[in-house]
Amino acid sequence: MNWVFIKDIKNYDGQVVTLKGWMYNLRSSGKIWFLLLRDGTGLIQGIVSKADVNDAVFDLKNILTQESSVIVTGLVHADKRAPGGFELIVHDIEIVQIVQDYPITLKEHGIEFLMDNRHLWLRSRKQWALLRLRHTIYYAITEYLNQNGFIRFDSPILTPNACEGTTTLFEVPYFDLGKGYLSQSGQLYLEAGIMSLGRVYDFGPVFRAEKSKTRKHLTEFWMMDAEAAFIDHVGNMQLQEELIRYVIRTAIERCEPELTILERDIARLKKADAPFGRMTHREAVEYLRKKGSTITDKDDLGAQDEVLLTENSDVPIFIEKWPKEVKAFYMKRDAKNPDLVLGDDLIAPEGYGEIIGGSQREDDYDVLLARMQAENMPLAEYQWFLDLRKYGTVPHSGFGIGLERLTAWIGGVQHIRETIPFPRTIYRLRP
RNA sequence: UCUGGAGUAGCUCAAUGGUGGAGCGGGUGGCUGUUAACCACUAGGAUGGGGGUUCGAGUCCCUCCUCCAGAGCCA
Repeated sequence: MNWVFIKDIKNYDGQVVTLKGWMYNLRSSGKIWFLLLRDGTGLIQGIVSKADVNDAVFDLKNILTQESSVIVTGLVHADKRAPGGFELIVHDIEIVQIVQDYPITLKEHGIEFLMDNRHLWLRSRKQWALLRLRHTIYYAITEYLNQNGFIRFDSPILTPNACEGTTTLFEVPYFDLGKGYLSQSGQLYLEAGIMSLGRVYDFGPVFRAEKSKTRKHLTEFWMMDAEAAFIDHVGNMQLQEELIRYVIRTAIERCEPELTILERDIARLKKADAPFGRMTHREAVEYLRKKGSTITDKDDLGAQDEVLLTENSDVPIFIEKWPKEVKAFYMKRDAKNPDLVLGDDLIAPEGYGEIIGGSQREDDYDVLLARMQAENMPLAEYQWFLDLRKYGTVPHSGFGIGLERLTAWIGGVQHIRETIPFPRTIYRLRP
């Protein structure tokens, strides 16, 4: 038996091979029938002709059903009529299991039904493509970081308190120590990591107990945080831009079939691999007010503002130098204007919203302490964080990328919930 | 939490206040190049729960539940 994967089938033209997988669909036409087989690596059409096989194999058309698992042997053969260019002239089919009543048909379904059957929906073509794209994006991010001197540094998921006192945390009982919380970002720990390793990143699940209910939010999502010593605000944005452009290029290069299945406008995506836009928060506010927004120079961007800002842009846009009131305590003040902090948000085009949040960090002990006191933070819990400014402080910067938002934008899908295998939202904890 | 919308066959949807239908999926049969194949036949229903109006309610009213879209917060 010469077991091969469908993705490699072009290398076996004219040879007899064995494929192992699942029935995606079956079409019958009397003395000939067609099976669409998937094996995780791709999809191929098999032809079963009464002239080529014995009756026992031919009659399987009467019992094979969608998602039945099978082992198929046949001759690989190039044919223009076949989707993918190659098809399999079937010689033999070994049944692993005949499926009864698979719930998801090839017709349209509602989102509630699909989410209830997420464990099966994952097998559908679009979901398959999206999960492969997610994998490639995940891989490209770490590939870029590894090539640029970043060391993977796994920050803890169970933490004693909020990283940024603003958002709501999931609470868990923690033995005799009271309550623990699920991390909403590993960033503060990364700041400790760079003082040892210079450049570090983490990549893992983070948790937000906010009752957000939009196509851009999940309660559990995967975030990559990177942090680098001796990198300032400008260098930080440069790093983010290079990384995102690398991811775009890699996705287009390695995932063209997946992007095609997703009906992504690849030409438009290619245009995003160009110098990103840059505006200060103040410039953005002026621009938005001219367009009719009610935003003020003390406000964060609303969803409509993000759309207005990027509607005429092919590339993502950095919004930098934010009023300190709307950003986290650890961001460094702008030396030229103490009301501003050296933070940057990267807004994706086409209405996908913020895909990166980053900043240069406050590295002065006294300034940071004053800022934390002003926000009534529990100083004892953060003494270790203040220590980093006491023992060899250096200018440093970092940023976080939301994997699902980035995948949603690059894949061109409307809702973030399809970009993670099992999404968690306020109203969905299962399957 | 707020605003808007929707719950009818396993799924996706129809049905002027007057006998609840179709497509897909299931079953049976037909077809040698199908592309979410097609054709014929067939089985399949407390119309989300409760209450009300009416001779009569899937349809109108009240209420509860569930889901969807958007907002705020954020990645």
